[in-house]
Amino acid sequence: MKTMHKEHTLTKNQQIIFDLIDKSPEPMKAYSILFNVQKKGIKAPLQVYRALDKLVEIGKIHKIESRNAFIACQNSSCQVAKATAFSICEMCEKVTEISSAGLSKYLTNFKDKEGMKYSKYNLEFFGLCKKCRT
Amino acid sequence: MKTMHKEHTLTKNQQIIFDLIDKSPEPMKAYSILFNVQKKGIKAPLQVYRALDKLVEIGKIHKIESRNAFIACQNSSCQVAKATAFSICEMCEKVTEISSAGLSKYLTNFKDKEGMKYSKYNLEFFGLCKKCRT
DNA sequence: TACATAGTGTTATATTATAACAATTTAAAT
DNA sequence: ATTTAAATTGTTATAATATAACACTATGTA
Ligand SMILES: [Zn+2]
Ligand SMILES: [Zn+2]
Ligand SMILES: [Zn+2]
Ligand SMILES: [Zn+2]
Repeated sequence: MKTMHKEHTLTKNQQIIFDLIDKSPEPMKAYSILFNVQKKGIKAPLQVYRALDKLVEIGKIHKIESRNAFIACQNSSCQVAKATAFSICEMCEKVTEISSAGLSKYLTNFKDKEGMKYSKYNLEFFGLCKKCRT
Repeated sequence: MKTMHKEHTLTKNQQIIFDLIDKSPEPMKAYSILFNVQKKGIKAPLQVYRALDKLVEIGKIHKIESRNAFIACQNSSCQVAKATAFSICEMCEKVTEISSAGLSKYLTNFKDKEGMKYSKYNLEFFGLCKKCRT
């Protein structure tokens, strides 16, 4: 018996906004998204934020908290939408989702001083990307 | 020869705002800080944000990015103000700064797929605190 | 069909953060 | 002590990010 994975059929607004973010080479901000989808009939911030909330919830996109911006998940098969890690270039703002079994294993197994474990986390690394180091 | 640590004498506004955050049992938001220091003559958001920026820069406080809130550094001797880790209770919003030599060592030594290391990072763990687990 | 759930459209508003500019304080450097 | 540069302050205005409230519509399912 196969483990089923709930398929989330995106609604019209969700699909429009996901497509935009997914084809963007960089994280997009909510009002930039709004501007870009107005021609498709999405006119108000709330329509954007609602779609973003849902897309984040189902793991299709992630929020880069330090930038208030949204990026498509780069691990299409990622089961752990709630355990995310990114590298962020402080020069050019390039953001890359880190997919490291070792890292996620380490963090998932990490115990704090009271022995508490956390399956949900967000990690943002900062530095200079390859290009910007020159 | 002792390694000297630059002493940052706080200015009046910085001290007022640091004291407030430092005695708060929970992270404080900028406009809540503003409200609380108005009686001391700090009347405008910019005055608060400027002090916050400086306090973050020198490591006296940290920003909890997922909450847009500020907390006093709980590692007074922390040399690595730019390498932070927190646990956040999703029920009661209690935030604790994690001070783990193992964790910081692991993250500082972590290499991404291109062999890149990052000395600066921010990690936020989410879960239920001891109290909220009951 | 009837019901519940999720999504939509809309207006208004709340919250978080910065721009721009003049004045003042502070800490060197001469 | 005087000059100078850097940092900080005070102030007004505005930008950027995000949510509340409400009426309505689509969708799945019992
Ligand atoms: Zn992902
Ligand atoms: Zn770069
Ligand atoms: Zn700290
Ligand atoms: Zn709690």
